Amino acid sequence: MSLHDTTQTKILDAAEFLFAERGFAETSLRTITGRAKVNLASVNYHFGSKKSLIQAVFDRFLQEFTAQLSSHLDQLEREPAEELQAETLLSALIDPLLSLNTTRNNAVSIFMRLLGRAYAETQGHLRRYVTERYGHVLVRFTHLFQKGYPELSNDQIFWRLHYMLGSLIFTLAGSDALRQISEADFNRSLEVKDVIQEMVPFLAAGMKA
Amino acid sequence: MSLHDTTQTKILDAAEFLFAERGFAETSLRTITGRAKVNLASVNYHFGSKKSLIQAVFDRFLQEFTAQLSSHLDQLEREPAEELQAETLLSALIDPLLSLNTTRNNAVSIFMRLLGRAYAETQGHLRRYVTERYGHVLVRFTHLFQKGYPELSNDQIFWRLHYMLGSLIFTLAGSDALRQISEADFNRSLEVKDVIQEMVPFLAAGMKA
DNA sequence: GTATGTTTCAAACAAGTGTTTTACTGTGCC
DNA sequence: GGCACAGTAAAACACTTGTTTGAAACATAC
Repeated sequence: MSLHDTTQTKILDAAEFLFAERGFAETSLRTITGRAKVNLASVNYHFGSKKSLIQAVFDRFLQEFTAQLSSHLDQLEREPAEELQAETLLSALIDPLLSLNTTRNNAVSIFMRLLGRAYAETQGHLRRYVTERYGHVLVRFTHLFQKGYPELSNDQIFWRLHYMLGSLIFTLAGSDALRQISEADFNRSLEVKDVIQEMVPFLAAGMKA
Repeated sequence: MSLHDTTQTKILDAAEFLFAERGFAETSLRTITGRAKVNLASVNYHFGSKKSLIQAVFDRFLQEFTAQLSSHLDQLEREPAEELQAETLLSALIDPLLSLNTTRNNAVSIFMRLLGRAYAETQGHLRRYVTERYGHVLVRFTHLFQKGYPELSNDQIFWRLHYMLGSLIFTLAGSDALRQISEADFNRSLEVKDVIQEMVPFLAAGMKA
């Protein structure tokens, strides 16, 4: 049996779609197993619990994303400070996203919606889990910005990075709906790639402000 | 009995706090009525259903907010185009937020977290309810930006407005946690007011880019 | 004070949840 | 063939959910 047709990946595929679409609590295991066309008990058999399934969904996305981001950061950390323009740094974030989208359909939108939901879980374990496991990549990213823009104070960079993340997550999480509105109003068809590229000047100008 | 101690407002107060903190599905009516110190059945008696309670929570916030925003827009719509700088337009959005925060403690953070959750409900009724009932104010806001920045295309403005909303909602929704991190890392205590003001240069630069 | 309409209360209801159990199926190994 | 074992299947479990019920308490009017 191919790796892409195992029960585990069928569950993961169905779960990540439904979690992004409706949220974690609003998605029952019966809905997931129904969509994945597997038995209800197989979730607990393969993943242990619903909570662990949620973490597994995040892990599959974040491992692929942070691996790519990390190799971009490796490269940037060897560059001199004057090469670290906001646009260059942004592409270290954007390239892995675009690559995600070519691997799987609509992956960026799903990924960002999941991130938005994890972020909303202020008191939940999920946010802590994600930041503890993948937070170090964000720290490296922050240091590169400090190196590229020494005239900005550390907390200015801290906050502006979060403004940027807000724009990215918020816009890309809703990009499906927004693209439809945009096409209806302006008769201009947009790909996710275009939406992302369109954001770069906005974000870069803000970072340099 | 004072207006602020009625069963209905006690329920609304408890509900808006818990909805913002945990989400709609994750908050049971028993948790709400427990916190509000009222009987379980009173929610269905006064509001009809849980769904209607959620809408009522949004109405209370949005009525106060859009009323203030609307009067700002009335004033701006009488100004000549050259007065419509990004910073000026932003203050039409920010002033009502700050005024919300003086009326009730931490209201901005709660309000923004609720908005973020409503936005995440891509397929749910809530997002449709909010946009249908309060969307016209956003349209007026868009027109003012088009008037102030005629060199930008309509869909550029459309998208940048959403980038801006993303930053605002995302940052302010997490402002409690972010402020704690910021204080720990940089020994600088920040009020919500400071966080908002700090965003203005970033957002304005992006809009003008 | 009695009658009327409104609000509160405890209890119960049906439906849906995550999880566990138990039996069954297939597969590879000796 | 027989055996151990990973995976699947259906059913049941204990529990929580939103909602409804019917009686009690309260307020208001005449």
